[in-house]
Amino acid sequence: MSDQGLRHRRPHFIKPNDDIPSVSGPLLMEERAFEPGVDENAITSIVYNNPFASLSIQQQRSRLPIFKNRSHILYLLEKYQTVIVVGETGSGKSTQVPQYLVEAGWAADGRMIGITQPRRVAVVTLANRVSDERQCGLGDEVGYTVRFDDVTSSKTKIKYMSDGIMLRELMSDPLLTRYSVIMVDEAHERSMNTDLAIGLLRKIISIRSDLRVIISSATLDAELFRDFFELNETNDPSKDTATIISVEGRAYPVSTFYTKTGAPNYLDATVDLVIKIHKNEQPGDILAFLTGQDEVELACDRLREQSKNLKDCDKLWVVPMYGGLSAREQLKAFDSTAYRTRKVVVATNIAEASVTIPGIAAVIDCGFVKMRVINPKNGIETLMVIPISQSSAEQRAGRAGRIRPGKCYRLYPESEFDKLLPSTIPEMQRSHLAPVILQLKALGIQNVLRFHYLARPPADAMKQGLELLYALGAIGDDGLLTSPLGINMADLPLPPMFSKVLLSSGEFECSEEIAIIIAMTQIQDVFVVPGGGKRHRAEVVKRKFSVAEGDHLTLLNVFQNFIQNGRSKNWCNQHFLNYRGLIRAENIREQLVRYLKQCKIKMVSCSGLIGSTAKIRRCLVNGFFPYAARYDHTGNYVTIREEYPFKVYKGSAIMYRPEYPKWVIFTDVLQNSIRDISEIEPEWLYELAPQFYDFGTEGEIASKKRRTDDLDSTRKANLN
DNA sequence: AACCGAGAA
Repeated sequence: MSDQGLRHRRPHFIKPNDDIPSVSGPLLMEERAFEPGVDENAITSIVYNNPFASLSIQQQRSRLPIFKNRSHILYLLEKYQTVIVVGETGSGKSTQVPQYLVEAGWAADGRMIGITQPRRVAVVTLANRVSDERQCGLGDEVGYTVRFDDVTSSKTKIKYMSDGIMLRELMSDPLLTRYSVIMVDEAHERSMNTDLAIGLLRKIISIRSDLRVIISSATLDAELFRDFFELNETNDPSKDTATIISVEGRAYPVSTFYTKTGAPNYLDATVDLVIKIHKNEQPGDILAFLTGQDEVELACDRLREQSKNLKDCDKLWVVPMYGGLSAREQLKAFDSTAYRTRKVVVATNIAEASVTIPGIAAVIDCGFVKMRVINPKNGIETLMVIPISQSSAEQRAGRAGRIRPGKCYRLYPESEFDKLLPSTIPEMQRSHLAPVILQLKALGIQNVLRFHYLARPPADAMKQGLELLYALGAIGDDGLLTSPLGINMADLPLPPMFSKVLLSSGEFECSEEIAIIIAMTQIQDVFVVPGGGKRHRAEVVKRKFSVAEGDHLTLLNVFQNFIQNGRSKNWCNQHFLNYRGLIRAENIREQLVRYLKQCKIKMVSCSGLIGSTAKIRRCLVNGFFPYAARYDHTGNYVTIREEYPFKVYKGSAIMYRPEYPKWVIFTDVLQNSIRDISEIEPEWLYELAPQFYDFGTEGEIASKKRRTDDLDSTRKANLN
């Protein structure tokens, strides 16, 4: 496989830009042979395209490619503590390996086989599938646990869970004593939770020699995982504790085409290419990747428009696919295609790994993705459009080769592909670290700098994370979690600044309101922006919900109206509100209230009290003081600490004000815009966060700064 | 005027 360390050139891409005229005429494509991309999402392939549906369960099981490796895997697990299973599309490892383990007696002593997944749907689908195969009720021998949903019992031997749940379980059972084997599935995706789980498992196996770990990974990362888990420090290979096994998959070859020159506008290029394929190519559905909802909808509109004018060819059926769609709308992409009709699914990255659309013959890859990245200058995470990695491009291409040989069209030249990063930067290296540090400390790992990370985060990010936690009062001068604040913060399923707000809401006499506001900020897009002629009406309705003090009180207002109107779906539709999101918000609110009661924080409402909105906004400042900004003569908001300029998100409630507030805090950022903004008084900042903001003469500030510097060095000594 | 990808506790 390619050497990861050697190729780290920055990609040079042209971003879509409406000013640049689009290419006219046919796109020129070059073909190159292509190895099918590795696809770990075997679950959905089994569920949606099961070629053996008519066979008995046992016959089906024995026909899966992995069945050939059954005894080998069991043998390796006797000999090695860690086994890396490299499995291609449809190998069946996620469903079969746990069953092999049970059959071989690994669950005989009352311990469980735990399988972690990065996604809830996968957890539920897999558990259902395997309980069917074992002909037991869900929750008996086979069960699962995800947030808000625990379907296990004392009889459970095979337990599927989200990796986030495993991290939670580690808090009460740090050595995972209830498990004999842990299988970490989809490890190559390198999500934050998976990486963290792997780092912790590495620590556990060095203590618990009876625990076995199975990592399921793609080819590219297999050696990385093996070396990470290898405990043998001698040169004697017979003492190795980690090994790799490859399992054959069921992927078909995909031929890849590149453009001769870069497409100036990938959206136009996508639309042109779909039409061109539709006119000239054999029947077969198309999957096109774009970066966001707006792009997807725009491309769909144009395709529908253009397909009207087509003559002498099949119909074109255009289906959008992105996370913001309701379950029912998403399911449309799974409908089979009518006679003489070609389906084209225009999707965001949701179709790269999370959702597998069956029967795709051709993939169009724009080469970009929208991703959260951290700005090292100000430590603020932002969503940005950036070039994909080579492994991501291969994953996209592989979506065309699931049931027969397929084609992948990349809207960039091969020379650009060569410049892409070999694999996507692990989330651990592009995110805020405060949550990670908090979690590690709660698990008793005090020296977070020395922790054995699968991907070591940048030192600056680590420093920023520690500083934030210190400023929030979650860790003390000794570097330990404070009690009860730090310990409670680690317990909450929220980012640290939100946890701080929630846990202090009792003191500010507004815990009822804050629990709602925080739950509402955890769901995206409460306001639905409808297409076409309804846009203006939606805007008018939204305006009615808006509160002058800002978005947080607006969110509170929306939620309270939703409850007062009987949680009605109809009412939501009439008011252009996201019903699904509001239901989820209520769920989250209930969970947060349970946590608050556990932490012995009083549930009080400030409703009707004098200065009630000030109480709420002060409470928000108590956690979000690092995200304070003032209105600048340039028309931007400038963060107080780093003096970093931001625009106001067009959907913010403060847009409706005749004049922008001078001082605000914000709780979310996208691109270069702040959103979820509330007006504050500047005095609150140095009143509530004196460690962060100074107020006084130059001399007073200087002497205060000296004191904090001293504190800094003692703190650093304690942390290192 | 149009700036929220995908996940998870």
